Amino acid sequence: MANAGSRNRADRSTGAVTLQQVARQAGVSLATASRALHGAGGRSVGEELRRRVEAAAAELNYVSNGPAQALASATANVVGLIVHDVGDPYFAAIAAGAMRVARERRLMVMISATFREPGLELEYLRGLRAQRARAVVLAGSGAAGAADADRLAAEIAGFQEEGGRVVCVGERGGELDTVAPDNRGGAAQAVRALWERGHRRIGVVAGPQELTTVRHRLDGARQALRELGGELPAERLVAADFTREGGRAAARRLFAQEPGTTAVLALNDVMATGILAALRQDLGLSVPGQVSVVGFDDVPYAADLRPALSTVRLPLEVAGAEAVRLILDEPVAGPRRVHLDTELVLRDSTGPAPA
Amino acid sequence: MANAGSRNRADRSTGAVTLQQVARQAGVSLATASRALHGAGGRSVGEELRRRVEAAAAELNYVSNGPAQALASATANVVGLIVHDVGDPYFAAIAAGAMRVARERRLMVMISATFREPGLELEYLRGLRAQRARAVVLAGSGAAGAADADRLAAEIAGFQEEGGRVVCVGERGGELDTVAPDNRGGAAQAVRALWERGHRRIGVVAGPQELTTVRHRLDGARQALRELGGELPAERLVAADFTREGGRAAARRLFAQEPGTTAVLALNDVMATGILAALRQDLGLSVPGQVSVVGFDDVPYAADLRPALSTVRLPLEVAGAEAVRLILDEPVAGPRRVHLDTELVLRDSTGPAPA
DNA sequence: CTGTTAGCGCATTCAA
DNA sequence: TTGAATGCGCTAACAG
Repeated sequence: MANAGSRNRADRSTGAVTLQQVARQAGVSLATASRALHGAGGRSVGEELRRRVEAAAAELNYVSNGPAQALASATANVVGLIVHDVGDPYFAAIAAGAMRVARERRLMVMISATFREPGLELEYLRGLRAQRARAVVLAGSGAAGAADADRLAAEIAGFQEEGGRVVCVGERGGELDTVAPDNRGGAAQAVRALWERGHRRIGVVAGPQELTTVRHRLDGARQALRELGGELPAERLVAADFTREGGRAAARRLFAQEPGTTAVLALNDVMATGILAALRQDLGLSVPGQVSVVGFDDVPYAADLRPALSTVRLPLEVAGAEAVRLILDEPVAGPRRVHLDTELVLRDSTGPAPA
Repeated sequence: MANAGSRNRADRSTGAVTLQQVARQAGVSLATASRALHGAGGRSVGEELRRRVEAAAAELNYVSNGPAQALASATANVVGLIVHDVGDPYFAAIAAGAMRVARERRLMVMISATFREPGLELEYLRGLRAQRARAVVLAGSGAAGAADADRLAAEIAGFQEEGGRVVCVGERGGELDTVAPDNRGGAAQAVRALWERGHRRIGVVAGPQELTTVRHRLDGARQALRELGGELPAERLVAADFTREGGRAAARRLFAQEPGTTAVLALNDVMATGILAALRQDLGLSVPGQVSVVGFDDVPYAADLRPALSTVRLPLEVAGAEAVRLILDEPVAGPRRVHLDTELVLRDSTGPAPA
């Protein structure tokens, strides 16, 4: 048989067809087969040979060996995406955008979910680095003052030194490429809209205050309030988990502390969903009759809630897509930033302040 | 300098620390370093040397090279997950479950989204195969009669021959390990609940009929209806995209054709969301006063819709988790199946049939 | 344009 | 237990 002689004692192969076999079948050298199949756009293999190689590959059902390519070329066609939770519509939208662009560029996407455990971000970045991912998108916002912030920064630096690219969605410290939604501006818009409708006692339901996303949204709300001559006393600011249940609990707390509150700004839609539930089921307050609610993000089902949720729309899908574009473009000196504008979408959950 | 002599002319290295360097620093051989750091549970390196290696690795900030490991050992610590759309809560939940278990087993997850393009499933499976993924979860249900069903089957077979594992969430043809939600039973439950409440003209809004998930749910509904002495005439069955807008359009069509319909079973919650919107905004029909609606899946926001959506709950997170467990366990002879029970959750969108 | 050759970094034999 | 040697499958020089 012609194909004898390859399987010798220490055969650790999986039986997969190799490029070598394709080359042999096509009657060309290994190098030519490699160029024909994976060669850069620039032609460098004759029509005839290329055809023969392609035919051989098809016939043998050749599947390239990614790890081997990655090892030889010192770069893999993989990008990483680290999120807090894929089940959260915020991250799901970012992931969808990122995957869309990845597909255009023929890249595979590795997704890791930290489930909001801070240490895991570090661990996953290491994993992605070990996989020799081309680039990593840090989709969850950073946590200021986190114990391991330094180690994370070191890990990022190490990854970059090895040629890896990193981009954040949302602000982080450091000199990183960033896709930055206008969190401050969005929150300010929401507050102004409420103010214009006569609301003066506006409560804010925030997520974990370490998150820079939360900080910026809070900052924006605070500053807008200040400019309007209002204020945000500590009793009208409640923080909880960035979840539906977190929002629900926060709303109960808020109205226990400050029953006179006439409007609530939730720092994301998932919390807003819980707030609406609390208002309706736990507190018996009508929206927008007695209380107005504004959320943040404009998740896909925001308009389907009861009542339809007013919110600050963020182009999340675009954010994910832009993030991947940024890290695939040629690097430039200094960090780049893509700003994303927000849009206030008024629906049924906001109305004039009660008399 | 001690570390001279390695960087010669064709240096394609990325500058990353290699295991070789760690070994040198620890004063041991490459093999020992490898065993110390990645060696199987069985001890085989002396305490002292192991300590030295670990210290050296930490000091040099060694990050293992995944592709190299994969190449040498012919298997990567990667599992693939192919979904239709991460933005769809159905798939997001499955993905979350899968990632949870992957984390427990220290595996990286590559997610691919086909965006419902049938050909892409094939392409991504190839990509995962090229990456030498240990296993692949096919989360989107198969499309019966798809043009490339054969090619997909061949691709799966090829992957398995190379040692890859494949599992489906939802039924597919073939002899594959499967995590199978009780789609038929769930649909039947829903129909019976409607029937008991006096509904006799029950419409069904289905997704693309090629999907086996759709077929099974439809089957279940049909059979339950038959057993109850009812029927599902063609005019009361409307198919559309498995999206909110698909559901909305379908509802308009359904009520144009069959204005007497008193209840609608939507074959997933996302469509049900669109149906509720159509009923409220386009058709001016009250729910559950004039029309009852039941969805399928119990997505996280189902209870927050207006009105709160009755639905057939599917343990999607568990499905994703079980799928990964299945393919990580030792293979057994013949395909395995994990059955998942459904639970009918009655909320506000269902009521007695109007008189 | 094509072939020859030398590693990429690591796991794993085999011998000691 | 440890070390020396081999090769996983491929890309990228380099030479023709």
